[in-house]
Amino acid sequence: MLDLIDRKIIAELQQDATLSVAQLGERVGLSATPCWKRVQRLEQNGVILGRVALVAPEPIGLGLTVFVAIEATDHSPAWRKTFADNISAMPEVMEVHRMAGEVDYMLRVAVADMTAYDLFYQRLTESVPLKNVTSHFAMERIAAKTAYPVDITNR
Amino acid sequence: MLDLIDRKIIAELQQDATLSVAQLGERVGLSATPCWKRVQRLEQNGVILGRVALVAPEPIGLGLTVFVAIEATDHSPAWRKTFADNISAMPEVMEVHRMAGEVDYMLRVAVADMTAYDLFYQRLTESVPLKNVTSHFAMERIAAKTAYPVDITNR
DNA sequence: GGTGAAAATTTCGAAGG
DNA sequence: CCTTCGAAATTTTCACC
Repeated sequence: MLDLIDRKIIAELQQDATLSVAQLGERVGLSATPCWKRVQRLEQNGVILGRVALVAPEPIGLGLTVFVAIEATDHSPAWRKTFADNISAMPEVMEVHRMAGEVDYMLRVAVADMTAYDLFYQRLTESVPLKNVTSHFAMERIAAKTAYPVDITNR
Repeated sequence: MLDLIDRKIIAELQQDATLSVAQLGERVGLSATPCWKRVQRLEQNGVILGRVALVAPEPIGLGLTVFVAIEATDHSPAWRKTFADNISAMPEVMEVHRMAGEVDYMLRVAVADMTAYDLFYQRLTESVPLKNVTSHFAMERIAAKTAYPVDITNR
């Protein structure tokens, strides 16, 4: 499905999406046209989801990251749907995962500061009944990347 | 520092980095040239960090997300440095945060499956002495975005 | 998968309000 | 700080090998 060259293309484009197909082809050992065709296919197959600009959170005033562990009150499909809809609509929520184990949901939230987090927290707890909410505050972002590793070892 | 138009530019480019300056200018109410200058400035000031392709984890065989909560054995700068260096070098680690509270570090890890996670876990626990490691497994990714909200409310 | 080339777009500076 | 103009440089994309 995804051969070595596809993986190389993905690796490059995850690092720099401004590469032209000519430059990209050069790096993966292909001329422009077949390279372009592969990129097209990867986009149409939903492997490449899009190209976006990555922005530093601090300059835009969103330097505080909080991980929020949530336990649900009930475990019905209806509750889950309501929760998912509500939570997804909140702008400060960057990630939502349904978890295995004690914690039912894990969120990653980006806010300006504690005051902003408290406002979020209040909206969160008002929107859906929750059994337990535990907030874990990040002091320092040591590393963060969007590029998945595509080494041959990952097959 | 960042006026309303800059914020609009950031919002657009976080959604779609393939926009030409002409299209971008149209959306934010500017002609191409000043729009281009603003984008240049945002890039030079480190607000825009780069443009990347976003890839779906499943097709490349990295469908399992794990949050790893770590407690450190000691809290010296030397330990932290060693830990940061080691952890940052591991390809499956997507995010590393130093935390406040009980948990000292929170990681987000992307792996193929449980087998791959176990291999990671072993490498992790071998690399640096750790007091406690708790793995939280994601069953379903309900939402994930890279675009920070840049509403006026975020100031 | 590769070549070549036409067509379309984009970048970025000049001139001016 | 913005606008329009414009030309050079790239890039996309296609027909054909």
